Amino acid sequence: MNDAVEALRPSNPLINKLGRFVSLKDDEQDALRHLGRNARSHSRGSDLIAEGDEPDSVFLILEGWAFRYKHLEDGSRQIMAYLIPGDLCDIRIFLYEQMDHSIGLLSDATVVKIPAAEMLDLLDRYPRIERALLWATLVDESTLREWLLNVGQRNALQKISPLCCELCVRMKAVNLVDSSETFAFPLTQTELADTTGMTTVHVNRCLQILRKDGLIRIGRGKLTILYFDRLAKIAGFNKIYLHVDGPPVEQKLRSRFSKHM
Amino acid sequence: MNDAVEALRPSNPLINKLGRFVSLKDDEQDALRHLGRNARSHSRGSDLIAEGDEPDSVFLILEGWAFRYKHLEDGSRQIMAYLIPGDLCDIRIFLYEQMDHSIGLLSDATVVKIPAAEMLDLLDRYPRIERALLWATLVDESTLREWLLNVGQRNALQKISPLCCELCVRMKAVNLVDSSETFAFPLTQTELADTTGMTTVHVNRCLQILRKDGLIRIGRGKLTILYFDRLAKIAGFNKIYLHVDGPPVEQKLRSRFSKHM
DNA sequence: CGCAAGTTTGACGCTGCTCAATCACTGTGG
DNA sequence: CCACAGTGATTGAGCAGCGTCAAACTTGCG
Repeated sequence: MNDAVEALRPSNPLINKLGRFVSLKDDEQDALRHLGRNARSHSRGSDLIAEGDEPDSVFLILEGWAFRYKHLEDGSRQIMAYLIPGDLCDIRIFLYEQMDHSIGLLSDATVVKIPAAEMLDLLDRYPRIERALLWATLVDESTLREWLLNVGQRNALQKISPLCCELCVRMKAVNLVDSSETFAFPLTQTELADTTGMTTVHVNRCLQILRKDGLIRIGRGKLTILYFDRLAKIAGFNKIYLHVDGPPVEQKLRSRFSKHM
Repeated sequence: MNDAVEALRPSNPLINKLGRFVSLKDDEQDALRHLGRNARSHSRGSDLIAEGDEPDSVFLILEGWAFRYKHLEDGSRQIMAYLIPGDLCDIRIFLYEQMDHSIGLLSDATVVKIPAAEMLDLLDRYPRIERALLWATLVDESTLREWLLNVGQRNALQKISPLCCELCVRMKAVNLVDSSETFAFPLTQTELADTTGMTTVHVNRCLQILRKDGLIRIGRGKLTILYFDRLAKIAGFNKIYLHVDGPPVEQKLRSRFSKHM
């Protein structure tokens, strides 16, 4: 992918995402676009990094989906996050001596591997980008807490439906939901099961209920949410935890905060 | 609590904790001890901060236990972290406009409320403290992921036992486990239930098994782990996620890393 | 066409939940 | 010193939500 192609790209998902938190100036947008110059295609099923590896780079998803997961000795797997276009895996990932989880690809994907040094340079040069990225990290943490709440306290239907709501909201934030509330959804029922701590059989039965109730349409790698409000209601979904309105207005964030976010 | 008293205190749990990550110089130790000058007693059952509140300070636990939790409309509660002496709630907590969870006290506790400005000054002045604190934050995130794994994938016995192992390891790190492997454990079975996503009845039955098998002794606010290795084995507990050996050796951490951790 | 991956269905049963009662311990006031 | 209340632990009986196992079906693809 060369610079000419980049320039043509209507928008970069990272710019879409961070643009909601801070208004990015031209040079900042250029810097983000520039990150994509080393984008590479990876195929579905491969790991970007695996448990036990020593991390030295940060990954940025430009196209496709990745997910964070952990295996248990008995072969079971817990999925702990989905990364969609515009998402970075933890920007401090290279501080671990050893990964305690893996990051795999759910679909074919375009990913940028950003060496630690380059990432640090970017953060140093563009404090507003740094601020936005670190804010995004805080939101990721919130999301993890919400997942724990779902898995720990809710019944089967209420485990699946908030996930649909969340992913819809997040995909919207990067302009990847079309006018009919449909978006790419590469999870198989196996992934839904490993995310919610259920079996695929039971996931299947729950999806049938949601479909029968006319709330969603799912299949062929796409999800359509037919009645978001009704789904959100049975899901007990409240998007506060996504802090979608972004961090405090910039003025409130004295610049010294940024490096501590 | 005045400075004279502070000086007498044999050790401060925060110093114990951070001292495992970086070797603290005298002035750094003093700065940490100095934080405790405004310590206040709080009584069990009160919240340090509640969902919806606008945070403006960071809390440091000196004595007693706190916990992070979230309520659901139906009254159920998910506990998402325990904070023991030496733990700080998220040092970036004041960046949220609104808390999306609460922090409550499990026991009477001595807590320092550190205003954002003071916290930021400390981090600015002592980069090594900053580095250690931000490292601790990374570990907290790892822990949350491990909890999700436990709650999502494991059976009842395997949900409770790793929690015992984890808390033992963490209490040891701040010198709060005595020679007979006994430590303060103020959780009731209700809290164990709300942590693991089980009912108190079933928690009770599992504890009986662990007791009958001679693995633990629990009650009266104390927990004794009689055979750590055996318990860890049935728990599937692997302390890697606690990254107890701390961050990469300091040399490896170029100083510029610190402000981005 | 044939295989692989993913989805769906059915029968059955276990793990962990519900409801409700009882017990144990501690602190309090008379 | 005892009655009493409150909190937490324990027990039992019954049951349901979700898991297990296994087979069939559907879809996409080389």
